[in-house]
Amino acid sequence: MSTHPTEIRPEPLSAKLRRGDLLAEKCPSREVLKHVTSRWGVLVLIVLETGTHRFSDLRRAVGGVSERMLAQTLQNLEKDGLVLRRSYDEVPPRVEYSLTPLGREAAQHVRALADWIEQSLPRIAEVWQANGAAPDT
Amino acid sequence: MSTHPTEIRPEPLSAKLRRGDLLAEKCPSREVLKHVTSRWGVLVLIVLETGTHRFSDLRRAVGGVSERMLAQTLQNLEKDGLVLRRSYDEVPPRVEYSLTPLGREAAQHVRALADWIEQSLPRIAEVWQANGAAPDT
DNA sequence: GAGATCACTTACCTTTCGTAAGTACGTACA
DNA sequence: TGTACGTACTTACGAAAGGTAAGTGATCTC
Repeated sequence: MSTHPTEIRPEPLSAKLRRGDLLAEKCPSREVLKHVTSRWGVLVLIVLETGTHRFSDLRRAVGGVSERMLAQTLQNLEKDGLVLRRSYDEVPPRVEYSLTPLGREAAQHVRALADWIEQSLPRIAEVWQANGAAPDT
Repeated sequence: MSTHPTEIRPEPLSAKLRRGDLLAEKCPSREVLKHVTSRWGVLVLIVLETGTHRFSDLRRAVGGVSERMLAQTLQNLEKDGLVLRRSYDEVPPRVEYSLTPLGREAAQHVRALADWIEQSLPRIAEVWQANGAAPDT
């Protein structure tokens, strides 16, 4: 990923086959990062790591997500090849979501970060308390 | 973190000293997740893992971040105890940011995820190409 | 016929982010 | 003296994204 600022030509797709550079604004890996670390993306990956889910199962498992945001999140993750959407010819509709092998790798890293945050919460809550700050927006 | 929906009383802070549960909507660990995985939070943690930086250094290192978003991001990470802000009595202003021990732990996990995304970009780009989709919003 | 199920989609309002300019103070230079 | 520069933010306002609520379509059950 070239960081040379005088390089103005749009990059051919073959150049995208090199390792990404998240610190470079224009690098397509930024899009992947955006999807994987999006507010609901992280949580969807974590739930799907436990196994295949239907849409409504995911909705219930991820507290607070709306159908709108869940649909959008799943679409993005599917486009990145992290999630597999399998639709059955049934009524009512039946759609199942599962992780691809690539998605499983992503979910492992996401899971590790999530675990760290969960287990570190008590320490972080002490910082909040010491500074008189509630968790902020 | 109780997921029992009939439990309506606000939780005393002492209850926050237990492990978080990111899947529970009301868990304060959600706030930490939001800050750590925010668009600019990830990248700031990665850059700070390499060492202490001044504001303008960070601005340059993270391609595309505005002063507004950088300031806000650093504020959030500081409140969570992940980043240490050290201000010197100088003009022009001189402020240095570095990771706390807690922040270093977070950055390690974030770094692992970022590395995976960067190295996986070629495979993901193949998915984009196979499905005729450019990276989307 | 009414109500339920499921996986979305749509309409509209609210919140957050991006862009650009401003702030304060010291220093350097024409 | 006036202008420009550096630094780390802050402010104002428009653009973009997210949240809430309702709608869609097809079948099934009572």
